[in-house]
This record gives sequence, structure tokens and C-alpha cells, in this order.
Amino acid sequence: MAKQYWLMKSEPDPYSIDWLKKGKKTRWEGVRNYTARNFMRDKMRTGDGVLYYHSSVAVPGVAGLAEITAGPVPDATQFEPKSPYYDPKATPNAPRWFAVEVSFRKKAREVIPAMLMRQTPGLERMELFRQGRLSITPVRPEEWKLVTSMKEYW
DNA sequence: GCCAACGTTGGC
DNA sequence: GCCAACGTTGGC
Repeated sequence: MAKQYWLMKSEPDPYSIDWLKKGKKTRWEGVRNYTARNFMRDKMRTGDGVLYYHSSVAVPGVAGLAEITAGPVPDATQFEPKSPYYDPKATPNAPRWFAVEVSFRKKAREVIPAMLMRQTPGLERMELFRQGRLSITPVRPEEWKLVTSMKEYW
């Protein structure tokens, strides 16, 4: 399958692009939304490109690039009673939630504001804007090309 | 902190 | 299977 692209939201306190850069990679655990789950479980593959998005901050937007480097595997936190992501209905034989591995690739010189993207021809139809609260959304190849070629930000 | 959007839950 | 109530997300 051809390489695909995604936008993944993260709250930079504490999961910022700097945090990802420092750890190099992370398991994307804790997603508890079926649409996002289905993207990870059924569509995401190693090598896919990721726009790393900072949400719930003064200037939400794309803070960097990442790549899917493994997965999906069952999200271990669903089996841990003490985890905030514990799901009593999930069992190892019938896991409900999945996680992919996300690896750091690049940090933007400056966050590309979502508001700017919304006004940029070619980006205004991004799924990010259509499904505002979804934490993982697909990105079209032409949108990826546009965002990653905004020279002033990279 | 407010609130609109919308996903999830549970009673029927 | 419907839908009201409720909870969460996230921009502002």
C-alpha cells in the first residue's frame, strides 16, 4: 500500500514535540475513541507520515513531523486497573484498544497555526477541520506536501 | 472558564 | 434500535 499520512493531536503538556524528540519514539497509548482506534488498528502502517499537532494551547497547530515505525499492537494500558485508561471490558484475548509506535522526525522552527492552515488554499478541507475533536485524522498527500513545503516553518 | 460539537451510555 | 442524558474535547 502507498504511504499514507496522518495528523495526530497531542497536548504539549507534557507530550510536546520536544518530549517526543527527547524520547525518540513512543507508543501512542490511551486513545479511547473508536474512529481514532480504527485508523490505528486498520489503516496505519509502518512508514506512514505524521503531522504532530499541539492542541489545547494558545496557538494550536502543527509542531513537527513524525513517522509510524511499528504497530498496531494492543494498548497495554487497557489491562491495567490502576491506569486512567483501564477498560474493564477489554481482555488480552479480546483487546479493544490499539496503539502504534510514533517516532520523531522533525521539529518545526515554529508551530504552524491551525488558524493559518484553515485559511491556506489547499488545506481548508483538511479532516482536522471537518472533524474538529477527533485526535487522529487522515491527511491527503497533497495536504502533506503543502504543509511540509511551508519553507518558513521548517 | 465557557460552550458548541459530538461521542458514549443506558433505559426503555 | 431510539434517543435523552451525560461526558469530553478543544478553540476561543
